[in-house]
Amino acid sequence: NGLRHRPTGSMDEGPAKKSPTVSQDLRDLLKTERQTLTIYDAYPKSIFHFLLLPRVKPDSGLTVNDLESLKTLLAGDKTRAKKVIDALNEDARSLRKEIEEEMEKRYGFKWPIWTGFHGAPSMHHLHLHVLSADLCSPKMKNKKHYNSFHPKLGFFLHIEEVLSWFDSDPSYFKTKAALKEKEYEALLKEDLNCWKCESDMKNIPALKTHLQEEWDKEAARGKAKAEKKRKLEEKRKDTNSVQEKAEKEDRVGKRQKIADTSD
DNA sequence: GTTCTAGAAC
DNA sequence: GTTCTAGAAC
Repeated sequence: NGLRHRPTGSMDEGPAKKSPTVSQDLRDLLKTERQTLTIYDAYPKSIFHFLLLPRVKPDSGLTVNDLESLKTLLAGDKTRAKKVIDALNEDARSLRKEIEEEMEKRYGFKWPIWTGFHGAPSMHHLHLHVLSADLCSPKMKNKKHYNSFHPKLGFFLHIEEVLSWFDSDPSYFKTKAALKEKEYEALLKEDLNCWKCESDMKNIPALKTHLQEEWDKEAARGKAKAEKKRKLEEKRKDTNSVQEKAEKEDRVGKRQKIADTSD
């Protein structure tokens, strides 16, 4: 489907290793190896946009069919489903950490990151989106693209919300787990409104201009905050060195006093 | 997902 | 007349 591999590790690693034929060694390896695969979204809808996919583990009891989507996963064994989502959640946590480092490096500040599933996904095989909270990207081209990531519309299901279904009463879980495609698809047709300030947008070009302005404001705030922190740090260092100097002089003074009185 | 395009909206 | 959307075809 045109997605580029992003093997686990640094952000600039090369292609994944070729799998050898299935041997006992590989089976053993797969038991201990991490449960998920992280890739770049081929059509990023934010400045940072990754996908996390659960690996099909021979010993997990889950088949490629169970892992087709959130819907198919939740239709099966609840305990196994929870394990898969927990594993994705855990790896999303470390991925967010990496993204934050990259935000600091490239932009000098960091901003929120969303983690969630689509209510009615188009790509086969369960995938968790991890994307920066900006929705600024040249690949963001139409209403469907935008609404599918709007954090308050309901199509984008934050992972914490999905996890909360497991702790709710079984009838509620069942209702949510049904993930009715028709209902989710209807959300994609909703009117455009800014996810940040909630103002209505007349069309996609207007929305994109507005999102860019929101992002520019966020960047200005972020950089100002980082600058303030840097200055405070500098001041603290200065105070420390002045204090150290004073203490040093004080010690010299005391020594002098001792020397004077010892005569 | 993209490109093409008819016709709606302005 | 131009801009924009949305559905079909790929």
